[in-house]
Amino acid sequence: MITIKDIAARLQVSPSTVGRALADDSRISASMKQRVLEVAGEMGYVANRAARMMRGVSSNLVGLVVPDIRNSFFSTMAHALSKCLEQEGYQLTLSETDDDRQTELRQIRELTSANVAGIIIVPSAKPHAETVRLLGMTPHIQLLRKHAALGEQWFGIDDYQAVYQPTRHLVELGHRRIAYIGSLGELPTGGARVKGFRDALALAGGDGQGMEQLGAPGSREFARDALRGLLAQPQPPTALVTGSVLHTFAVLEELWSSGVDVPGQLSVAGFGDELAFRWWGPGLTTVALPVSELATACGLWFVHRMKQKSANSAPYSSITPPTLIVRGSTRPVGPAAA
Amino acid sequence: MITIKDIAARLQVSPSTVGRALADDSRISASMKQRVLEVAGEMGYVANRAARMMRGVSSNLVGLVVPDIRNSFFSTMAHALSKCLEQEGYQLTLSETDDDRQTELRQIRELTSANVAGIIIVPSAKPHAETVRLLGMTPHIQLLRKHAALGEQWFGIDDYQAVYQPTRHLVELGHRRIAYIGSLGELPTGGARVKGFRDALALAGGDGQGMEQLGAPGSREFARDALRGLLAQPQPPTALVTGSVLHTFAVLEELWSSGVDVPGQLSVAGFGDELAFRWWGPGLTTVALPVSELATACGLWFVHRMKQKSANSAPYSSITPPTLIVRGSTRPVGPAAA
DNA sequence: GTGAAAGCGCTAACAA
DNA sequence: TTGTTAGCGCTTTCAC
Repeated sequence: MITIKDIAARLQVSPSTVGRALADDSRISASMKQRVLEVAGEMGYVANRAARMMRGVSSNLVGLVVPDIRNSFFSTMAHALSKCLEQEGYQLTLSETDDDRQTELRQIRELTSANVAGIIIVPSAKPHAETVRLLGMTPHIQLLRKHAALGEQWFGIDDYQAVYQPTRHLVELGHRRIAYIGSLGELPTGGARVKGFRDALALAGGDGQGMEQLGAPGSREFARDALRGLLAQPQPPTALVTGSVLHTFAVLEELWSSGVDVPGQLSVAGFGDELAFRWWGPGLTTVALPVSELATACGLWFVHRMKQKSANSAPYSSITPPTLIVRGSTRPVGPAAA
Repeated sequence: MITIKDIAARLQVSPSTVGRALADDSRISASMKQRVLEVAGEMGYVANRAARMMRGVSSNLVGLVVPDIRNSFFSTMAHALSKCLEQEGYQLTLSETDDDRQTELRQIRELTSANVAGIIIVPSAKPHAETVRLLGMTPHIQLLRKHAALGEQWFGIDDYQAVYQPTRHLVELGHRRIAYIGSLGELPTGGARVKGFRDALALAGGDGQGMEQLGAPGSREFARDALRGLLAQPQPPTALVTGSVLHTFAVLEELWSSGVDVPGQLSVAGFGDELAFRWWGPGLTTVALPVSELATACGLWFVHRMKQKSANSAPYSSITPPTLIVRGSTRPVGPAAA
């Protein structure tokens, strides 16, 4: 392994001169820089990252912290970010939290100890105080979900609209008993989505009857059980809105396997725009969310922020709006169901 | 940032004692280890990787190199590996190649210069010579795809069976004009799959007529075009087998949007076991591949290999068999199509 | 402009 | 069983 000492010896100068020349320090003469660069190239010098990092310089690692990479939301983001950061010489590391605050803390600890240049995180519902502290010491950006405690740089979708739009669509179709299966309100996104649901339902006036089923964001089981419970009621809902991709998948699976007639018996509006939603039953009415674009914007911003060395954590939020896609799974409330 | 010195000071012992206790050195008394661990946890101590690496210990980074993380095959693997490696204190880094050998080389360069502990790679069709050389210097395991040049440690599925089984299934249903849409033979997996197709088709004797359409593994466009071409023929196939997840998705999409009658007009057998395959049209007959299990096995093996410090690159291959799942998209060849 | 020297946090030889 | 000490390769004062 060639070190700056080797180069220094070869050039009969001190190691610090070489180090400075390599760092393009303004105090070093152009000719010296020239010679150093030449010899370095010739000897096949490669900077020792570990040593550099020990001196406080952060690595080229960027930590991506998500609940579960198998969720297409997050793998799409990972892809977009990877593309974006790679161009600038950053390496993406992957950490999964399972939406568990302890796991999240462990991961953040790992990342900070690895001296990452920054962290892009989809935070859990209630990050640990220690997590907050550690993130405070590292440049970081929140993705999708936002916690005030974790700073003011955030890239997300308009969660409110993402549920408001499909719900309003159903209300306009005449539905009054509308169910919502989604994430708990303790998640900031969960809260906004529930609010979107309620506000849209309020458009129906006094007739509107919301049936909310809120559970863990990653739990398919919860969604299936919630759906069964709803359908078993004496006055089951005539329409259903889901508030997360995983819940949508679970609901589609359950509806499919239990043979519920959609939209005859139940109108359904999903969340996210998976390819398969198109061919599910009559085609699923759903909200498309520009996840890839969002992640790219986040990556660009991150790079931009890293370039200006000064600790920049100026508040910045980007909210991307969703798009309602109407397919066959929603239709006007029928006389039978009315 | 808490260092071993802080712990040492708190415990009134020397830093080396703490270091040794943390490293579970046999010379340290159990009670001391106990106390150190306790205080370390309490103070939120996190080892400084950079410092450790400088002492020659390789990093705790493991590079995962895949074509595209959005492919559920690969995100499933990333998840399983992450879980597996995290327990042993490893951090997974993500690199995408787009199945391009130049990109692959760049990524491998990055990883080796970052001193990764090892690399788990789904190699591209024809890795660059430099890639081969660099991988030779780093512990690595091939996943899914296998190149002789990249060593003898490999975890994969039985590609041959994965296509042989569905094809035989179709032959047994009486189909004779069977098409195959899959990856090019230049990929080792692609070759085995094509062979599986041909061998199964041979069971039909002289009547069997294979129609092979081979293209880039990641190209949806190719698969759609290939399907259109097949259906436009004067004597279109009565059955279709796909040889990769992405091609399967593309085919399902195309069949769905062009309104082809499955299985009336065409029997279809897919590749992989996506949740959505169940509810596509009449339910897709497909081969389930134990991707998660495969990745876990690979992760365990990696950890095992790392533990025994000696450079161990003894050949090891693990081949996991697929399972055919018969649903509604395949049926005996009808009189109209015969 | 350049050199000398002091560490960064950790591990590992050498002492005790 | 534990303490002392010397670096790993680099950056960064402080001298000159």
